[in-house]
Amino acid sequence: MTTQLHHQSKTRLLDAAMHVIRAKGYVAATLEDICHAAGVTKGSFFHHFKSKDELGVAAADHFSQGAEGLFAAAPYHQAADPLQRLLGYVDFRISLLTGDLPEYTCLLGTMVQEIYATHPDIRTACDTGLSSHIAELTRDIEAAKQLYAPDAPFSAESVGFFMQSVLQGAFIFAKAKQDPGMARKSLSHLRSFLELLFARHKNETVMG
Amino acid sequence: MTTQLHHQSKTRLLDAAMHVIRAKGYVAATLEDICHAAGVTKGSFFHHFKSKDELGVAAADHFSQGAEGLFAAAPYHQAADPLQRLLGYVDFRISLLTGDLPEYTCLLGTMVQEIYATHPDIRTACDTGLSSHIAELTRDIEAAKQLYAPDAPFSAESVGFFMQSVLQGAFIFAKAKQDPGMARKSLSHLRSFLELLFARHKNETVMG
DNA sequence: GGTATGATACCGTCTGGTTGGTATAAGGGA
DNA sequence: TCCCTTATACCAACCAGACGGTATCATACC
Repeated sequence: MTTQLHHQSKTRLLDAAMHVIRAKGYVAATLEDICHAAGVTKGSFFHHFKSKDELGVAAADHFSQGAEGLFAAAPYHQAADPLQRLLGYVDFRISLLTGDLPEYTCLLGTMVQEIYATHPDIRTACDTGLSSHIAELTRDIEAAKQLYAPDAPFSAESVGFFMQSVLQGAFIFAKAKQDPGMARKSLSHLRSFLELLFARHKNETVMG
Repeated sequence: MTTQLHHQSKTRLLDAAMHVIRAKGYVAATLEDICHAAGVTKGSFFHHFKSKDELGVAAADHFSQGAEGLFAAAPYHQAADPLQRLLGYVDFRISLLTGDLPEYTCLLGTMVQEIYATHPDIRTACDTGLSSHIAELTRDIEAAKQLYAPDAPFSAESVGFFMQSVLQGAFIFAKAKQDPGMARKSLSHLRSFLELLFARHKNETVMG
């Protein structure tokens, strides 16, 4: 109980950091902003974190864990066919594009773009989170490849990175246009790409 | 002569801003950083620009114009077939992924992701620049569609946004990994996507 | 009473922006 | 040709405010 109450304010700070940083960027996000959003004072903040940078790293980890849980519980995992799971993943991500931008945007992509050269530790944390998500995704891609295009020249991992690139880029245009409409269409093209990619090689193996 | 020499420092400031902002982000990029990189004093800066935000808008426009010139002069325009021009565009963009990150990265994507909610005027400038580049690209996509997939359900514009999403996302991973290797592979997948997209519908129209 | 947690008040530094001034060149009148 | 005025370009020094971070004190639970 106490422990929960104690840890509660640390969690609140992490959640607030996630939201504020996604809205204003890492540098512009003031500790006061974050503390205010968390309903906590700065003294409490420095009890839990040594510095703003440490918060940045912790927020990246926190976001990664949250994402891991979210996707692990998502319904698309049910599908038996790995390609269907992949397409289900894309559909699921399309379905997430609702609400305000800071709610569905990726903290890791946002932060790493801003601080990649100035905050090496945060950059590493973002890279780790992104890579582990891609690694998870790559398992299904690899399975789909074994099934439908075992001899295709591409690597499953590179498809995983491609998928995440589309996602990250889609977020950028959602921000630029302040509307997720185009992002949805981009993800829809991504879905087509996956269908084409595996269908092509499926036919190739069948035909030749 | 005099005019050129005078205006030179404004151009130097814009070039410096482009580079420094791409390296450190807009907020972290200090006026002193930019002035130092331009070899100009802060007093001179405020002679040419009313505020840092005005510089941000001007830098976005400056970058857009530079990009327009770069792509207008690129060799891929020579191709007669619009699909070949598109593939040439992708190849050209792959070939640009050399040198340090702040040299080949997109200023507009970098800035808009950071300031989309806090600096409306810069956001608009970024949106304008990105959209006009996509509009240019969309002409070739539309031509290729007319030629190879006139009845396909997708819009040429949405393919343009998809292409730019892949690019912007690829930059993010180049930054996260501090290596453009994966970005190249992503663009290579994008190239395959375009081939598949138009080949599919080409076959469809031929066959049925 | 001791330990984990939170609140208050404050400090040094840095940043965008201001001020007041100098140098150079162009025009204009005699 | 010379001087005077004006506009443009540039510069050094400074300022007020905000920021990350610290020191210190209060509270609550065991």
